[in-house]
Amino acid sequence: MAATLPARAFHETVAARLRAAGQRYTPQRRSITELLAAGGSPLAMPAILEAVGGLTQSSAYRNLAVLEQVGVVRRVITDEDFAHFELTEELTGHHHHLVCSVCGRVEDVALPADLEARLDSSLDRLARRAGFASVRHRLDLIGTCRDCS
Amino acid sequence: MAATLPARAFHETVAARLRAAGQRYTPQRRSITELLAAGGSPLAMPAILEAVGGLTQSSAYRNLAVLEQVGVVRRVITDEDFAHFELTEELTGHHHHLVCSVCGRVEDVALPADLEARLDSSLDRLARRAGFASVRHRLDLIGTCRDCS
DNA sequence: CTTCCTGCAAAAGTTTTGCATTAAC
DNA sequence: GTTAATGCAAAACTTTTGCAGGAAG
Repeated sequence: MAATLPARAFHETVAARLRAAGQRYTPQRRSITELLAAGGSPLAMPAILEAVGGLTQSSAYRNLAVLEQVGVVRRVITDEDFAHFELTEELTGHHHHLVCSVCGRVEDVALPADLEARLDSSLDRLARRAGFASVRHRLDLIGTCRDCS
Repeated sequence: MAATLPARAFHETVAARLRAAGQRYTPQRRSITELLAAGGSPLAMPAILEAVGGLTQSSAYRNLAVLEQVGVVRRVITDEDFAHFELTEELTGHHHHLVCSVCGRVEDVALPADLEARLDSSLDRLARRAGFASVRHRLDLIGTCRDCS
């Protein structure tokens, strides 16, 4: 699930969001967003550090925090040692994750539109009944991938 | 979503699972499972330590690890500082979580049976097409709870 | 009497923060 | 020239582990 936007519009969007927060679109940040867009699945910190040459750990965390604040990056919750990061759904479109419980591999996957719509409205009704408002959902599939089974 | 089993059968089940692994159902472990059963939603470490008097942090983590290994407890993945723990679905039944993005409060919630069934079969088909086998799902609803909106 | 459990303290590991320097606007 | 970004090192934080003493079967 790479960026649904062409590269040019993608970078302009990111730059605009950063500018609006008084932040800059530095080369490091550009490398990070490009990497996340290219990967197509959440990346862990070691992979990010390895892929972006000359990137310090502290700078990586700081840049990802900034990108998260402006709605470009999302921290993905996993049960592994390192946090994973991906572009927000505003940039990539709504999707879910296929997680291999053996090797930890994560793949993006989209639901058929009709199922997604039905699920969404059902969940909205359910949540409202429980007193929760403006609900989004996070759906992960956990199984064993081709290589691990 | 407290235990669906009566207290007696519940404790016998837990004891049997521990025994089968050569482990004991000590008072501390009993307090922990009772607490998790009573709460009805995932609990974080500080809450567990506070609720179970005389429980050390290291013992808490160790006991929860043992209970996890024998399939009684599940570590819940969140984006908060401390890990959360709940009873496994084998003991409580399949359910999902309503998470308040403001205060972090977590509530258990079940989907209507027909939707759950439809979702499950759709996801199974989807996963198989992607080369994933024996898939379970994790569905969380994120919104703002009554008190925070 | 052997095996497991507990508490204390220290270690491990990821993530965050302080501070001086460098780069961007 | 003012404000933000970077790198290095040290700190903070949750979780894990070692070890000695105590409890359970």
